[in-house]
Amino acid sequence: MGRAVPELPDVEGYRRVLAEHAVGRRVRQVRVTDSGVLHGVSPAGLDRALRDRRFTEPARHGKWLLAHTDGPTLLLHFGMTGSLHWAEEDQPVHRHDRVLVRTDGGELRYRDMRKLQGLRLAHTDDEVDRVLAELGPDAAAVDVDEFVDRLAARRRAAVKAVLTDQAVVAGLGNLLADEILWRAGVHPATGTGALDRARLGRLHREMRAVLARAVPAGRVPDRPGWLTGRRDDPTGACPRCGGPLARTRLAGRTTVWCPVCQPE
DNA sequence: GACGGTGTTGAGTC
DNA sequence: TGACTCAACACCGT
Repeated sequence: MGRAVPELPDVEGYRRVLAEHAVGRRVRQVRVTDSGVLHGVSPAGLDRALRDRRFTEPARHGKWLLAHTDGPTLLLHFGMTGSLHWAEEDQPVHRHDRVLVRTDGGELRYRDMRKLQGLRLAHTDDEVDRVLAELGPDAAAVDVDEFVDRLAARRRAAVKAVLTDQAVVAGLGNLLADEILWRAGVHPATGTGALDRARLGRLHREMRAVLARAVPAGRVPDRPGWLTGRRDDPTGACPRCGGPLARTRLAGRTTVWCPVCQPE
């Protein structure tokens, strides 16, 4: 665990860490071992804001985790390498544990090797909204009509780039986008304008299906029959047709697809 | 020891 | 408008 790049299902898993362990607990102390992960707040300010506050039901939007309390809200983003762990205080601290939130019954640990994103603090609902302002609807919640409308509005762009654009729908990363496109039989470089409503609807259906399986697992599973898991094998074969997979760089990311199942 | 690859996000350029 | 590069960062394999 903690290996995969965090996408919506992973962050949902971290939300469950909060929901199962932190809700109802009172913050005793916040320790920051690397202030490079804090944005807009100092280590002392974070401790001051959260100390004696009680965690309430957490939420998630896209790849953002919202750790609500009976005071301010801590917003966490996991970048490429972040994770969230619940530990007993005497458990050894990992070298990449950057923020430790000690409560009256265990410790919440924000771990991140590369500090590409990090933590923000919001004192009001308005401040929370401001952080999330540029995001589209959550990928696990958006209905088919809105999904189709939002993709269709970006008709000239490659569908892979649109799916991973957090302003269109929030939560999909590189692995999920490739998995969804592969399942839907859509070539990743296709302009969304070239996709009719039926194809866009198919993308929505596959997105929901992939998320329905990945969210309970807390990750994009690399089980047989999924594209994920074959993608790191240079001689990987398509789980559907057995043919060789293709790989290229699209929108700045490694993109894997099947030339047979996903024709141009 | 240097370098390229890894992929999220935002800034900047064409 | 979209495609592109770079920079942030740390680690790994070559």
